[in-house]
Amino acid sequence: MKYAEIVTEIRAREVNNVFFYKIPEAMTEELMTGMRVSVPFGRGNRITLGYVIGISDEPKTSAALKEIIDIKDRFPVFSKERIELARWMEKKYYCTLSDCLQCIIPKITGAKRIKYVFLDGSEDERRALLDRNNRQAELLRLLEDRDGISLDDIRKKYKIGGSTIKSLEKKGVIKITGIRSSRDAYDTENPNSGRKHTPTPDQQRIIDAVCEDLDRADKKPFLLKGVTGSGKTLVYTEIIAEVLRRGRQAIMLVPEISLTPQTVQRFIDRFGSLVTVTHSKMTDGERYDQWEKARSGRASVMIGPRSAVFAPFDNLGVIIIDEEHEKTYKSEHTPKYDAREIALKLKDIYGATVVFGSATPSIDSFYKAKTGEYRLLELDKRINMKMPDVFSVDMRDEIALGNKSIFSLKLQNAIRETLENKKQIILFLNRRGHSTFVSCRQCGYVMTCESCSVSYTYHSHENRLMCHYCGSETDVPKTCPACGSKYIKYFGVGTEKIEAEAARLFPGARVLRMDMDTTKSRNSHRQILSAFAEGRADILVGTQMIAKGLDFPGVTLVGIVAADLSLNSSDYRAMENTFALITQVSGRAGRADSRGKVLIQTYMPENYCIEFARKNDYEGFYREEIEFRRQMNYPPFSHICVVMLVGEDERKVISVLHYYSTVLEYYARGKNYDKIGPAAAAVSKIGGKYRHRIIVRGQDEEKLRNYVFYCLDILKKKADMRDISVNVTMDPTYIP
DNA sequence: AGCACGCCGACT
DNA sequence: GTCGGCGTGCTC
Repeated sequence: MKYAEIVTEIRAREVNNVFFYKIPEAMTEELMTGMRVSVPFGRGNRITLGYVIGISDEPKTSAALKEIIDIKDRFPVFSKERIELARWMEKKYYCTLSDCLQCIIPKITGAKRIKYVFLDGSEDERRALLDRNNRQAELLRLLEDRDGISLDDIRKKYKIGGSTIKSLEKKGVIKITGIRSSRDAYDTENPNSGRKHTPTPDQQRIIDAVCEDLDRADKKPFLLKGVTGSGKTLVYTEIIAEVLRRGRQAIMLVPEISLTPQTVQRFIDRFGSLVTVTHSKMTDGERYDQWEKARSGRASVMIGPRSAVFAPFDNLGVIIIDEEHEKTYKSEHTPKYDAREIALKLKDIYGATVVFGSATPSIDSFYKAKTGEYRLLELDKRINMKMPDVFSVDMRDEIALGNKSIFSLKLQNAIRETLENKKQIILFLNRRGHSTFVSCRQCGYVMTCESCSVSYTYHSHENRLMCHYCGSETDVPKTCPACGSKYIKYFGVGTEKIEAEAARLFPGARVLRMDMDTTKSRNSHRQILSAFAEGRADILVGTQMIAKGLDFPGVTLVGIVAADLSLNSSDYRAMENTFALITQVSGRAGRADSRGKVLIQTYMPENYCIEFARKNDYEGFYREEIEFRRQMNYPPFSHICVVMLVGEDERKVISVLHYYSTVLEYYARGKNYDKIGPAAAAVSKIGGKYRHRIIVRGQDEEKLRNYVFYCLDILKKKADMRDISVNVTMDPTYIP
């Protein structure tokens, strides 16, 4: 008798255990580790999905064992290595094994089947109907020349109805069969076999350095620091080509937003149908097909955002993470994994080479490169491109001049001049909506979402107030809900206001806006970008999503409307984020022949972040910033762990968190941990649930994690945790 | 998580 | 008497 070690799909800490089940005799041949099965579970023996994470001869329990009901898969959906990865994630990210397993594989939908019509029966039978002049005969004639036609084509292309098909089927002269079909969102079968790019000596030097590493046993990750336009993509494709030549596979991670058709096309042109692409707007079925294409060996290169790091390759040669500094590589949902950390773990499991790339590496990564943990590679020359001229505009001077507009006179003049030269303009503001808060001028009351502790943002297109946290909407009140006065005023600027102001100040200009509100549908993203690329608009207003990877040769002016926005956030990473953002947005200006111009509007032009960004001096910024981190004992010199408790009963949340704080104190045992808080989270209420957090800081990440988690286990034993959920984030991208 | 079990009040 | 309310505890 053999026994299966099974984890149920239930994502609750209470059942985050391995359960043993008997394997029925008839299943012993078929059942393998990594398959999904259905099992009876709990007192009611309700049928539950389970993952087989091991098979053994001995059940390591004295409990009475139940039997597996049936097997869901024909092949294992998890390799042993993936199960090892999931177990590692479970410990690292403080979640259940089920959370991790489900995160690693896509929703398994099975392949789509398309119905095809084929000829059937004898030729004589068909001839008897052929001779006639009707729809049935027409369809038979069509089928004579072809090897099957899809039902969909018959209806739409040849306009032959279902009744015609049905009666022919009844007569036995045609048959309808479902054929497996892969939902390929990108056409990888027809690459453009255009000109081959030859690497420059600089690029070749980097390609060689990485490829030399492929066979080495002790691998160190690479950090490729390459300015915008220095040709990082060619370096990536050549490295991947070498990996494929050695019969191994490659994962290419990019931030969702740079997953543009142009980027993807470059990989398709190079590797054709060996490429598989995933992105967040795909349906479950499409995503499953891409995963299956990789698992079955039909694809060897997976391109996608964060989740693509889980591509099911078993001979992984390289993982490349472009725009390494991007926040999107860290998941905000359970498990709160970081794709960069997963990549490093895969390096250990598969002996894969890891390449991090960025024009503005994260301070953490650059510090690791400086201290020898990563190997630094640099590409500092732009190919066929000039750096733009960057100026900062002191907005305090504008106020002194009596200009209350959101556009400085310098920016207005530059826009006017650019429009006259028939060139294009990008205006960047990292905040959507029209006005960021609405308040009463008489009593100062601010319109606030009832279930979240944030002010409503006014959206002019809908003429409604919207909560950016829970998504709730409400009408703008005509009178103040607090004092009844009629003096309701709009404050704070978002992209909608910029769009409206640009249209007002420059009446002839055609203005486009790109932000979360205008890109909700599946193709809107592409539509806006191609409209701008084809010159159907003069000004593009947008948030983050226009900052990266876009190449518009017509753009010669970039205006950063409010650089201070991200600078003033209460986050220790504020400078780092702002520097990267300004550098990226600036990179949109003057890519081809004409020299571009960038104007940074700020109230603090002397701030070192703005100053170094203006001079395009990453090293200078790094030296200043790393000194600040060292003095403040912020990462990379320490690690920060945020424990947040969330619940509807605020008093209970606070009292449990205070208790947790005393547990932390008790078990610190003189070790060097410091606490900040307990305190209300930056947004203290979301969706009717109160959020309070405590920050714990320590030198060693592993020790800090063990300490925080151990104290949480104590808390769960000692305190009443019903209706309170725990949320833990290690080195968060922002402090909640 | 989700379900059975069990121990209380108020209904045909 | 018994129906159903939810608090408690267990799940191979």
